[in-house]
Amino acid sequence: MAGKGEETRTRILDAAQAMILDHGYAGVSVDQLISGVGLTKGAFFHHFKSKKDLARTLIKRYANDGVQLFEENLVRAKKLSDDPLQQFLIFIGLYEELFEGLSEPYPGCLFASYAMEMQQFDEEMRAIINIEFELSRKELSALIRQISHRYSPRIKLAPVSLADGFMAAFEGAFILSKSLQEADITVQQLRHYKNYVELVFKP
Amino acid sequence: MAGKGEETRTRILDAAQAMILDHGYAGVSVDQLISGVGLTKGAFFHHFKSKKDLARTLIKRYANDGVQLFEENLVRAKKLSDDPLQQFLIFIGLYEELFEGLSEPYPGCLFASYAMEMQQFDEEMRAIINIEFELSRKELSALIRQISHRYSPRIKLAPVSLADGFMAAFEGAFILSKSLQEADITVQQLRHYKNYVELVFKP
DNA sequence: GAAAGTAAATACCAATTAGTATGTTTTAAT
DNA sequence: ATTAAAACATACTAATTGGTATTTACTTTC
Repeated sequence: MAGKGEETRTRILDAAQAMILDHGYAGVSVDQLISGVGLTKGAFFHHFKSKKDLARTLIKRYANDGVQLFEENLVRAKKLSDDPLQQFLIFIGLYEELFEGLSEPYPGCLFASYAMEMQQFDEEMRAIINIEFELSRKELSALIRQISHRYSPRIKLAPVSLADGFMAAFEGAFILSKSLQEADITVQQLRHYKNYVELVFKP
Repeated sequence: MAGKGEETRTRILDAAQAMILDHGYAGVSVDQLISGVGLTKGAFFHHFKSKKDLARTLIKRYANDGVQLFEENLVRAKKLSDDPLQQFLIFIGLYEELFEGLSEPYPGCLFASYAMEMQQFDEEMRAIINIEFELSRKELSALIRQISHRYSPRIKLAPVSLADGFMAAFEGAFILSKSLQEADITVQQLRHYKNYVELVFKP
């Protein structure tokens, strides 16, 4: 089977993602997109009923991948140690690994791209984007509560806001990385986040 | 004097900034903009020779304001203490103050908006955006070196990357704030950054 | 108050926009 | 081999895009 159509659909999505990360959603026209993929209007509107439909499909795929990676890394981290603090540190480390060898292109995040044009989208869309943010918040704050229970934190802090710091580190680093054109900013900021967690809790 | 024309020019810039923060640069058409300000095409193109000219003027103004605030806060912080660590902590605290009472609208950053559509702009534009990032990097890493000299840091770190963390904290928090629609994320992440600096250096 | 600029409005333009209607080809199942 | 549907192409449209040319009003200066 393999679905010949399914493959072109994926090609469109891949191209769209790359182009949107560079120009933003409104900055990419359907014509530009299809000429980038080497297709025609007929093909595009056969696969997606509108440009917004493409946007929705794209962010769903992106969110799914993100959530899956998150859960995989969390499971791996929890298997690699019994100690919740170590689990957290390993978890962050796994993400560091992913960005370690990276040079160009400077990483970007579709969530951020969409967020910068949020008014163009509806509530359903924002809900999709928030899935990973909320998952991260939920899972990591739970882990942080476990850590706080075993080790007494050096400072008073809200687990939720410390959990948010994880995603914030990514998003912030991505923007600096894109603007300054330095690929290693992301790893560095992740490392700082890991240091912070360690300093807060390590006895 | 006051320059009647200068006032409308400012009104255009203000409206453009607000709209771009919500829809992105490519997401705001000149027509939408002028109808938002209550003007006509003639007026707009009298003040700006093109849409890109508006974008350039706008980001210059934004960067200037940002740089000025940065330098003011740094001078204030340095006057309020002799100790470089305290100076840094106060400096961060001054920014916290600014975002403390803030509710809606969720804060945004024009740098981030532009960065998400970077390919639409030229080198000159990226250079303007980078002015504040580079200033922050330069000034804060110098301060961090002073701190490292007086207090021995608990962990080994590159001053530049710790300095970058300041701007990254803002940008990251802004994105989460916009997407999750929670206004206080920015202050919280700034506080974490301050905690981190303190934990790294406090004896 | 005439001259000269500045500020703004009106009316237009060619190009591009997302989207449609109608084809043609390719694939898969019978 | 026939047929039906899926995949893609061609040709179009109405609306919107950024931008221009021209005209009108308002200030300022002399």
